Amino acid sequence: MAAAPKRRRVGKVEIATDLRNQIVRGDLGEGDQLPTEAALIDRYGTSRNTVREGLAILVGEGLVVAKRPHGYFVRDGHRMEYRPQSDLTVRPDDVPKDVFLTELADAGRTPTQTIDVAIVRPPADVAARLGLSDDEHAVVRRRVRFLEGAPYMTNDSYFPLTLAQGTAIMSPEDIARGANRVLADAGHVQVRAVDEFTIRMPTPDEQHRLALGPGTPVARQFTTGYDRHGKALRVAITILPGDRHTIVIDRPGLPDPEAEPS
Amino acid sequence: MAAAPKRRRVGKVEIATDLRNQIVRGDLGEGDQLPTEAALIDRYGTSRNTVREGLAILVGEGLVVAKRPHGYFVRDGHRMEYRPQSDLTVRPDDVPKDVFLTELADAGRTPTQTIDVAIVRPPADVAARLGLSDDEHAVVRRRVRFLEGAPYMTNDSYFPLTLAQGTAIMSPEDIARGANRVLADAGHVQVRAVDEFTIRMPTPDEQHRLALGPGTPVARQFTTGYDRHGKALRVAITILPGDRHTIVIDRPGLPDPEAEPS
DNA sequence: TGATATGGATTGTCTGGACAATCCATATAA
DNA sequence: TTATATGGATTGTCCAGACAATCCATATCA
Repeated sequence: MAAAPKRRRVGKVEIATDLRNQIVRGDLGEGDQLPTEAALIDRYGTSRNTVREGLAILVGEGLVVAKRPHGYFVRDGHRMEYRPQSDLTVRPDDVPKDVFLTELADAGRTPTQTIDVAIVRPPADVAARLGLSDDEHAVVRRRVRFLEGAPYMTNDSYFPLTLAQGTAIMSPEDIARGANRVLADAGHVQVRAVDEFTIRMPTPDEQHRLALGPGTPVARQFTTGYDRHGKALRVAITILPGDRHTIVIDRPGLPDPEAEPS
Repeated sequence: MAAAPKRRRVGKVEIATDLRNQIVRGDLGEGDQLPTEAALIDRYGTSRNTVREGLAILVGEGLVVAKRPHGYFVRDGHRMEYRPQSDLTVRPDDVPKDVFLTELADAGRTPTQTIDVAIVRPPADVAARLGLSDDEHAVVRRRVRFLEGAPYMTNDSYFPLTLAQGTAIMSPEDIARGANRVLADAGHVQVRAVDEFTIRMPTPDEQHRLALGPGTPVARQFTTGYDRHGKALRVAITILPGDRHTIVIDRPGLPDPEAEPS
C-alpha cells in the first residue's frame, strides 16, 4: 500500500526517491503512467510546485518522460548496439545478431537518412584535427539517420576541400560504396582512425535535430581517419543519443585492458 | 551592452538562451560568475521563479554550476583522456603526453584509490556476462579513484568466486601486478575483451560516490574479459563522469571505420 | 592578538494561486 | 454518417512571497 511517508515534512527529494524506488523495484513498469500531479499532491500533502519539482528530478534523470497533457510515464530502456569499429550498423539490443538484418527488411525498419552537403570553414576543433589553417575550407556532409521515423544519430563528416573536390562526396546523395572508398580510389587510403568520445548534455540544436527529451545526454564522437603518412583524411562528428544506444567495442587479442595501476 | 531583450514577454527559455549565448560567445569565460538572481530579475523584468528556471536550464545542460551562497558560475571544460585499450592511465587533455607522468609526481597528483572487497550475488547483468547461475557467487572489488582529491571514476570488478578464491584478489589492497596477472598466473589468461558503453544520467548513488553536480551525465562501461575458450573471467563496471573524461580509442589498421550504408 | 558574534548577500526550498496549451472523449449539428 | 463544437483532464508557464541555509566579511569583545 506504499502510502504517504510518515515524515513530517515531505520535500521534492522524498517524492522523487519514493517514485524512483517504485520504478526500480518494478512496481511501475516501462511505459506505465505515474500518478497525476493532483494525485501526488494528495498522496504527499505538498503543494503542486513541490510535486512538480520531485517529478522534474526523475525527468532530469531520464527515468520518466512527461507527455502533455496525458501525464508522466516511465521511460523504456531499449537501446541499439553501435559498433564504431565495424560500421554504422545498428540493431536493438534485444534482437539476436543474425535476425536483425532480415527483421529490418521485414518490419520496414530500413534506416533512412537526410543528407546535406556544404563547403564551410570548419570549426576550430575539426580544423585542428584535419591540419587545416584558418583560411582553408572543408566539405561537410551532414546526415541525420532515422530508424522507424525516429532520428537515432547525426553524423557530420568533414573532408579537406582539396581531397573532396570533384568527387561524389560533393553530391548530397547516398554514397553506396562509401566515402572512404571514394577517397581510396583517388589514392587516399585510410589506414588508421582515432575515436574520441565525450559525454555531455546536448545543445539546444542537438535536442532539436535528434528530438531528444529532457534528461537525455549524448555521446559526441570525433572520428579522425588518417592515411599511411599520418595525414588526416576526414573528421566525423557523430552525436549519439544516450537513451538509444549502447556503444560496443571489441578488443580481440589485447591481453590486459583493465590493468591495475603499477 | 546586451541589455534587456525588447520582447514583451521574457520567459525562462529566453533567459537561458541569452545567457548561453554570452557563454558560448565568450563574454562569460570559464569560471566567471553569472549575474545574481536579483540582477537577472532586474535585467529581464521577470519574477525570481522564472529567473531560477532559466538558470536551471543551463545547470541542466552542465554549462553552469551553482555554488551556494556565492552565485552561479560558468563551468570549466577540462577533461582527462581515458584509454580503455591500454590501461586506466588518465591525463588532462591540455597536457602533452610526455609531460604528464612527471607532472603527476611533481604536482603531487598521484592518483589514489579506495578499495573494498566483498563476496556477493552479482547483479543480473553481471551474472549473465560471467555465465553464473542464480546461486553462484562472485567477488567484487569496488574502487573509487581520485586525482587531486576529486573522484574521477569508480570501477567495480567482478570475478567468479571459483577463480578468485584464495588469491590476492580477495584482499582489499592494491594489486601491484594487476588482477589479470593474478588470474593469468593461476592459468586463466585473458585474451579478449568487450567494452559496452551506455550513456545516461547518474543514479543518486553514483552522484554521491563521484560528487557529481547536476547536469553531469556518466558513461557506464561494461568490460568483459574472456580466456581463449571464450569463458568470461571478469566483468568490470566503470562509471566515468562525463564532465571529467574524454574516451579515446585508437583503431590502427582498420580500413573503413565510417562506412556509408551499403 | 585572537576568538566570537553579528549581519549581509546569495541561493535553496516550499507555499499558493492564476492562466495557457494540449489532447481526448463526448455531444451536437449538418 | 460525418464533421464540428464543447468541456474536461492534465501538464506548462509565470507570478509573488516567506523562510531556511550557507558562507563571508566585519565588528566586537576578551
